[in-house]
Amino acid sequence: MISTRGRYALRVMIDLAEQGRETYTPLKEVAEWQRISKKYIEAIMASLSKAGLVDAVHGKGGGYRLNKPAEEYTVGEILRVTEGDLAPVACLEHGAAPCEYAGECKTLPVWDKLNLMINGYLDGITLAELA
Amino acid sequence: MISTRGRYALRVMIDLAEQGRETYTPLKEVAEWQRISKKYIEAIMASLSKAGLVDAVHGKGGGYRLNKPAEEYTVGEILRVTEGDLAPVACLEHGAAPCEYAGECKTLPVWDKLNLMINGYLDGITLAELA
DNA sequence: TATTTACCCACTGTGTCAATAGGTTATTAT
DNA sequence: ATAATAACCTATTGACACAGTGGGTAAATA
Repeated sequence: MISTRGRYALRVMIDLAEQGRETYTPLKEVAEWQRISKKYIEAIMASLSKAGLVDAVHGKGGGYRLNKPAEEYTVGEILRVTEGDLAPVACLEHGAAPCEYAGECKTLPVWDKLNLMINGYLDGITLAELA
Repeated sequence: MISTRGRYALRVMIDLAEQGRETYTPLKEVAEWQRISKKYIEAIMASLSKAGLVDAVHGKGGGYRLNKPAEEYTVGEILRVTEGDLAPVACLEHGAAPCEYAGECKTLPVWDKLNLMINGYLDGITLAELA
């Protein structure tokens, strides 16, 4: 299940895409447009900024801005940064302990394909298509 | 994310499918095969039993049994019973409050298609294929 | 009658989510 | 220089679900 964290991040990124790459957009505005607590968005943007997806400038006239053209962001990449992982089951999460019984597990192939499907679908959508 | 509840349920159902529809299989055995706490499985089976997916008999020689041929169970139906819902976002959950801004939401189509994909994929796999 | 098994209810520890709060640092407009 | 603006950082909170445990009751059979 994708939490508000990832869903908000996607909505904010769409907003930034619509503002263009010339101006910096302060969170105050984004928060109003999206009707999301500014404080909460701050925490989310910290992840996106740390991951290099957005560029930030302090002070008056500052704010956030996309780091590359909207066409080059995929929904999957944005969600993975904010959610940590998109794996549908714990044993497929990045950094999960290798399962001792993976070889004999009859359900693993189901989860494996589901995982590929989900990531593949979300990696096939760009920000530009949503803005 | 699919929790242990749903994953265990699926594994138990595969076990029951392998035992055939003639015999009743006690949870004691299933718990040992699957290395899962018997008590925990009890709670899961209660859901499956209440939903009519399995048949139960008390006492010596009793246990659980599939209610129909393994070909007629889909992975999706088993998971929906035990997990409650397979929706990837809260606003698409069964019984969720209708979103006031659904009409203008640019991300909703993404979640909608993802939801259809996930459910469609899991409804396309039968127990018989896994046993 | 004893044994086995499903069934029921309550409880608990752990962890994550979704925020909130209060402050500090950096940058710019005046 | 100073005030205003905005990102950044750390800590804390309440609510909730998950994963499992424990103890007992009811039903069926050997």
